Amino acid sequence: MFVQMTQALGLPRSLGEIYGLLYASPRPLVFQEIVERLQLSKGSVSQGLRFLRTIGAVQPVVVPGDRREYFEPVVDLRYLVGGFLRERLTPQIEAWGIRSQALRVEDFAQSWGDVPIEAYRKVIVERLDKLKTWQRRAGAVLPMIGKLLG
Amino acid sequence: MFVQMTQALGLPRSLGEIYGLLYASPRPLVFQEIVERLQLSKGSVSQGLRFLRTIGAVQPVVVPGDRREYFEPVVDLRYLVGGFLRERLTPQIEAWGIRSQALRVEDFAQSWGDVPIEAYRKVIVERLDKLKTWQRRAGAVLPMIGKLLG
DNA sequence: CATCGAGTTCAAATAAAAATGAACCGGAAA
DNA sequence: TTTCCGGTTCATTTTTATTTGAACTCGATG
Repeated sequence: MFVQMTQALGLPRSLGEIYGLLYASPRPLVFQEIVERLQLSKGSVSQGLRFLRTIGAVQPVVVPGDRREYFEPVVDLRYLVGGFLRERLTPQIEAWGIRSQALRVEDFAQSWGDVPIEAYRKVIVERLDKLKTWQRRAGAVLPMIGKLLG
Repeated sequence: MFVQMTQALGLPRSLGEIYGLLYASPRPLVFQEIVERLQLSKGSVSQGLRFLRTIGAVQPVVVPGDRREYFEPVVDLRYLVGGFLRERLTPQIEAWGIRSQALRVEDFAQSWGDVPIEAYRKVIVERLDKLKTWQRRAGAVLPMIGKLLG
């Protein structure tokens, strides 16, 4: 199930495998155990855990007297989704904002055959505005999604 | 910008190119013009347009006396996002619901070393419940996102 | 201070996804 | 009825993304 979800979100399947394993485990797992149970390379698990940590899907757990790192899943949906949006979508939206502000009508001077330049200019102005509106709304709505799930 | 967005959503770049071209065009475009301007194969454009139509990102326009199909972008963000969620995420969420209902505690009998079976059973029951909760909430929230953008 | 264990990095190999293009379909025009 | 046009399908090729694994870092341990 978690693998399918990562696929739907355009993420590598190993992320789904790792998260799923932790989700089904009654106790935190160490790096090495994840490698063995999933038959993945150390590299994949290392990178996978790093990503899962940055989006807040997985938490390190310290076990006193053991220098290995333990991991457990974060099972708070709000937090999880929030992390994903924050890491993957919000940066995009922001980059969008910057780029759309920078676009000028003059940049769109290419030929569209029979369409007179003034008519084209009008369409472009409208669409650029729309783009900025989108960016604003998306920026406002994304943070709300997490709260709706809470 | 549209290409970047499709990448962030895990969709092929050609979708972004096609949508972006239509977005920058002051008039509807025919299939052939899309192929030429983007230097894509007919196959790619055909499939790309099909997908864009199913999520409602693009609309066919009929021009009387011309048997070719014309396309224009749907610039209503609400509709666009709604289509994407409906086509890509909602089916996943539903499949999830079905699978999580079918899961039984007994399916999780494998060994976790020192963890006593009763303790494990307890964790699994909790987590399966959580999964069902997630599924319900996601089902409730997804349709609202479109409205928030409206 | 050499060695070991735990984990990271990154170039190379592999697997997966997307694009291509040739064969095809169906309707309109010749 | 045959040809042509506009478009679709799908096996193959190409591109891109992911995984691997060997070399490495870093701190603890003998």
